[in-house]
Amino acid sequence: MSGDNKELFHHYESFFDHYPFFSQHSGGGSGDPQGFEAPTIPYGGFTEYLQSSADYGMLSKAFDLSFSTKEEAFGVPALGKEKKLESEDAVIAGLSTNENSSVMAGAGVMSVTANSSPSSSSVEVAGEEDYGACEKDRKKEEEAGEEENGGQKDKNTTKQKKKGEKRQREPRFAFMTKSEVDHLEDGYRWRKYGQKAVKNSPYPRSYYRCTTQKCTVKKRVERSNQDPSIVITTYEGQHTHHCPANVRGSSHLLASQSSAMAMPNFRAELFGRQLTQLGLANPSTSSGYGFLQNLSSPSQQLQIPNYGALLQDIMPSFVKSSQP
DNA sequence: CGCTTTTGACCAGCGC
DNA sequence: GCGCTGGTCAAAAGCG
Repeated sequence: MSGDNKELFHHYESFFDHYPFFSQHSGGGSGDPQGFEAPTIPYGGFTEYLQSSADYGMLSKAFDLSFSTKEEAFGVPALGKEKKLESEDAVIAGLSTNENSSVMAGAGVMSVTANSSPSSSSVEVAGEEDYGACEKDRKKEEEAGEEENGGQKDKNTTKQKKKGEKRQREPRFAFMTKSEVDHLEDGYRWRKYGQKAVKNSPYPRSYYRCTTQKCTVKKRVERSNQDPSIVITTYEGQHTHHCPANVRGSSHLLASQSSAMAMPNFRAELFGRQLTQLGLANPSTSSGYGFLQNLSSPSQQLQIPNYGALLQDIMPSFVKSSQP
């Protein structure tokens, strides 16, 4: 996997080239052969910048992937018959050293199309033009059909709508997480709506949907065939609401994590270790953690001390700017 | 009782 | 056209 790590690293380099605020030490510290320094993320963390950037195409270039497949990007071999990484997909790989819980790490590659333009509700707009609209229309129709037919859903109608429109997906973001639990708590509430066996893998893939009304975000959770301790979570879509961390079932989460979160630079350490595992950072030097220290600075702290916050740090774009 | 999970069926897309 | 696979639906079961 070391070779793959290098791959990831190279893409990081590429990213730094395009985004100077992610400064990169030319020489690096002793013991920091790869020369990473704390990136100067303007605000809101890594992807907030990405989200706010006016040029996602540029980002796409920055992360112009040589990975031809998700497996390659992850550094894990075939997980079923996944084909090419779609252009709008983003892959963020991470590994947690936590024993039984879920931590995400930000390290990896991204490729986002202009569909994900940073203008408000950008992804939603993109979605409304294609797959998102298709699904929304279906839902509306179904709801209308329920009213009209007394709960009887007209399958044919919805299917006809689907025909002729090539189904397109919203941008997807994948995380690799080392965890014993499959479904990682990220602060949002999810309802499982399906599970499928994955080809060439003894581990099934689970499908979840955000339970919040009108939020169409979905996620897939599967275990790596090669390393069962690694959970691959793929998010699709953009949350249209705040992270409901205070909802039922979150209190225990907060409690269970409070000790860890109380640690200074908790996330920095985690991320640092994760990056280290990925060969992206060197824990023996401060610069190795530099990338993460920024994330754990007070101004970067999010209001919700859980993994949802982590997710939002990594991908704040999941939380729409315009809140109800 | 309301919500979530399970699970078999169904459909669309793709490759051969 | 056919078979395979990923993704989704929806009824039933489970749970608090």
